[in-house]
Amino acid sequence: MSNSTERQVTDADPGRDQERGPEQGPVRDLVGYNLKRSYLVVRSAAAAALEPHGLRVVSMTALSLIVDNPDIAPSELAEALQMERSNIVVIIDDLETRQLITRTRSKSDRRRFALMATVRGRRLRDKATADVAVSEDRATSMLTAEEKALLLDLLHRIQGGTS
Amino acid sequence: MSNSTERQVTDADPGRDQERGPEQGPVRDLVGYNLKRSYLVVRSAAAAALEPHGLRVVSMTALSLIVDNPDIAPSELAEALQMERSNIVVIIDDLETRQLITRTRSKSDRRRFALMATVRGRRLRDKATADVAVSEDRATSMLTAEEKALLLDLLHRIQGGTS
DNA sequence: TATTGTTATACTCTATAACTATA
DNA sequence: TATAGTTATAGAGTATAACAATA
Repeated sequence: MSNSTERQVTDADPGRDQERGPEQGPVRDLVGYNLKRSYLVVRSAAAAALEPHGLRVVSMTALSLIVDNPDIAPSELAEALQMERSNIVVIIDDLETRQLITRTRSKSDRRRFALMATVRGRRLRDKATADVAVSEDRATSMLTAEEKALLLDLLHRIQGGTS
Repeated sequence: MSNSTERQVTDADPGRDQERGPEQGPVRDLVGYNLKRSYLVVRSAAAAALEPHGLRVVSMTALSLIVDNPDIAPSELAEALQMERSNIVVIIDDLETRQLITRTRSKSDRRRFALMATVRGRRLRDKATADVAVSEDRATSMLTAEEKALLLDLLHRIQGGTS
């Protein structure tokens, strides 16, 4: 801190402010670049909020979709979460082991499973999503409620495709 | 389409529209959930635009930062890209092997490397960022220019912290 | 002692292939 | 023949630990 030989720029390093980080240049105007960086900010806040519940972001999302879609099949869940069927298995296993969901064979098509949240699963989902919402409000506290609603609308439209 | 045995809901599956996907419930209002899904849409478009240039998203970003910050050090680059020093090495190796950047020892601190883009690197950066911008414009064609600028502003503010 | 670049390694996330049981 | 769930495995992406050179 109080060093007599203050750190100086003796090399070729003109105009780059060490406090505010390097120049970002054209990438600062790329949507993808900023979506990722914003996502990392919000995600770390959400992960911290979920950790006390023993949930990861993906398992919380899966649980929430199961709550809102009783008897959904694992393959449908995988498609909704945009991941492979094979990777959803371990997530479902974990949720079932913790008695947050039940996994029963479909009567009409015995290849499929029907997933359903237990009462405990529903309660955990409600608490977890509320906690994540609070953590997101903190992470986006520089936006007004109107701006946040507008952001969600813009993001929904990007996901919707060229409509 | 014109099937006499129309697909019906014979199991317990009330009200879920198979065309539009399952109900998303509360997670649809979570910023993080929508940031990630939007990012996946835009990222795949960007990756496709970069593939002909032999660049991945991360290496294009690294190259761009090196172009705009001559003599930046690998550790500074890692911090700017929010990744570990150890993981930046292979990216720099690749860019140097392809003669897009040079890596020379700093004279003032011989522990550090000074990274600088070559003419070829600068040209590739310019072409690659332009191509990515075009791919992003296609992926976000449902937004007006004003909405896209607003989106960038909102995302910048989220990254800026609680200011 | 601390820091930079580096290597090795582990851990997570995601993707592919193959199997089974059912259709 | 095709599909749902599953397992095993491979490939990315990311994180930690330790080391040599330098400060």
